[in-house]
Amino acid sequence: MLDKLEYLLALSRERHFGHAAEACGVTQPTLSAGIKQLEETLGALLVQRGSRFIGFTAEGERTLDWARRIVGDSRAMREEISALRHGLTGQLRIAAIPTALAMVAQLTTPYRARHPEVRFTVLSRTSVEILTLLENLEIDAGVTYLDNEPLGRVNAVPLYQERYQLLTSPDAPLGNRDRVTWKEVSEVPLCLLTPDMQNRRIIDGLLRGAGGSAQPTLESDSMIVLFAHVRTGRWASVMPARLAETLGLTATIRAIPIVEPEAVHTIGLVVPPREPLTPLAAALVAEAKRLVATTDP
Amino acid sequence: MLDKLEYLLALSRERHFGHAAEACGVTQPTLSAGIKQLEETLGALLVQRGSRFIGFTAEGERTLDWARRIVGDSRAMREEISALRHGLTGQLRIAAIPTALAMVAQLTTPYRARHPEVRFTVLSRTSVEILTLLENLEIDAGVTYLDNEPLGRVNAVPLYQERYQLLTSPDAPLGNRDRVTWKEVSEVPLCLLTPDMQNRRIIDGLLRGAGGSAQPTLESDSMIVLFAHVRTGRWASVMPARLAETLGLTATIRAIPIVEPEAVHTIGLVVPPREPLTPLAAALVAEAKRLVATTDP
DNA sequence: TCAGAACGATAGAAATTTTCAATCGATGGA
DNA sequence: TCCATCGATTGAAAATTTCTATCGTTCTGA
Repeated sequence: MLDKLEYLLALSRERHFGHAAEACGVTQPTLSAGIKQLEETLGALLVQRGSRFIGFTAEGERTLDWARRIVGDSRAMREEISALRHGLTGQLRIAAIPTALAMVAQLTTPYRARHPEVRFTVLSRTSVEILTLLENLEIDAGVTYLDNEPLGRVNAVPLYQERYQLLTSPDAPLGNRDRVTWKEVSEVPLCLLTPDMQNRRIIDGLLRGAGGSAQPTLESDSMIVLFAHVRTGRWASVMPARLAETLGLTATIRAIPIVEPEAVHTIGLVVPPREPLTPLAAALVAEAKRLVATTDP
Repeated sequence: MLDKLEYLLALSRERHFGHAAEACGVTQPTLSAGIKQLEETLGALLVQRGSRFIGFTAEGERTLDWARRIVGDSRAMREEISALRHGLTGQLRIAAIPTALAMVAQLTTPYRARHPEVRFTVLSRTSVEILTLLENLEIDAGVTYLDNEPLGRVNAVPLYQERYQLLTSPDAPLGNRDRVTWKEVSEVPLCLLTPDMQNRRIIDGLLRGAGGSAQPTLESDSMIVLFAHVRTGRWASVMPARLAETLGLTATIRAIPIVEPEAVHTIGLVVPPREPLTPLAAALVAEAKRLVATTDP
């Protein structure tokens, strides 16, 4: 029965019987039969059948909610019992928005010192994707914006405040300034994240609010790409202050605070709203709290 | 896997492999193998093995916690999906302390009017047993004391206040009084519940507090037995006021309030601390809230 | 309009798992 | 010491699950 619920979860992720089957490591007929059996035991159609996958019925959506919960709990059980005997082991899957990727190391490093047997997977994802992945039990935790856009059902631990700086060469226009306004930034050609990223939407909003508009010369979904360009001294970008520090400022780049308004957004750790958490996730939350306790005051 | 967790729950109830197997409708080797398989997948011993069942290991106890939760959720899922299509159906299992048994009708009657397809099982149990049954998913709800003794992990809805009266013949000593004290009651031979009942312990406490002690001429675990004796006009008892009213006072019995102190205990509906509840249990909670809303103000 | 591809359902054979009856070994009480 | 009880073990039978192969629909694009 538990495996059938896993099938249902896979189907909701993939929206395709064949792909879901592959994700579960079974053949498509097996998954089809599993779903059908689930429908029979529950006495209700769960999937809208057409010539292909259409969607779930109302009963299917409710069952999905339960499946997430039950499957999540059964994994947490396995993890917890294993942790009782062998300490924390296994895979901890984290997804972070690109601007927060660098700070993940500040969580994983002390985590690993405490629990050397844990292996990490860190994915770069948009804030929207992170919430979906969390819902579907595909990651254990995320690092994303806590304010701004709707967050959905998660538990959150604030980590730090994101403030924005113009990264540019000292020789470029504005390069000699101590601070610049968003209005001024809006007139510079920038390297920015793609518009599906929340950071980009935030910056777009700030630029529009200053009466300008974003004119990105270059877009990417990778901060490395943006930073590499800025580092040549021939491009400019807007980045969170912490990120710029982490990546390392050189003689070719200056980081200039952007004011009017001095925008601030909160980044935090998000975990499923399950109680209790899996031991792996709980340890990450503990690490996050430790981190803010040592840096904040 | 889910069925193995059911085996584990049965084993914790029965504390006996053979009985647990019978309760699950399988043979003893099947249950033994199921438990063993659970131990293998979790990688830990769950049951302390001697020549017979001894108890659970620490890992076993944690697994039991999870099993209760997971099995409970999977039942709730089935129930909820069934309710979406056919309305509320199935069995609602309630246990109540003897002094509250009569009031259960005030919950089940409006419940049945609303959901005619639901069948009820109402058991008479001690307050301690009710909590165990709730824990082990053997009942859906209980009616018991909310104050006084430790309640454990449950959600509670207060139903009413229990106040105590002396039930006795008008001809008996104290039979002509408008009120009596606990001190006075302590000198009368009484019909009382057995000492495993919390109501009895409460009354014992009140009598001791008044400097007396209980001298029951007759003990029973059934209120019907007590009431039948009182009704002959030749015995006396102490009962909650509501119960006495429900059972019906006749010319042969007077119900006399007992004061000094005027003791009050809260009776309430208790359900598992699961969120969300099963639809059957949720409907009972709704009924309970409706009941107090119409009687209290 | 039609060929081809994609999708999910179905059928039947094969493999795996589950279950049970029978029995064993150990333990504890009479 | 004997006997009853308990849980583990074994091997055969039964049930189930899974897979391969294939079918019928429904789109897509020429």
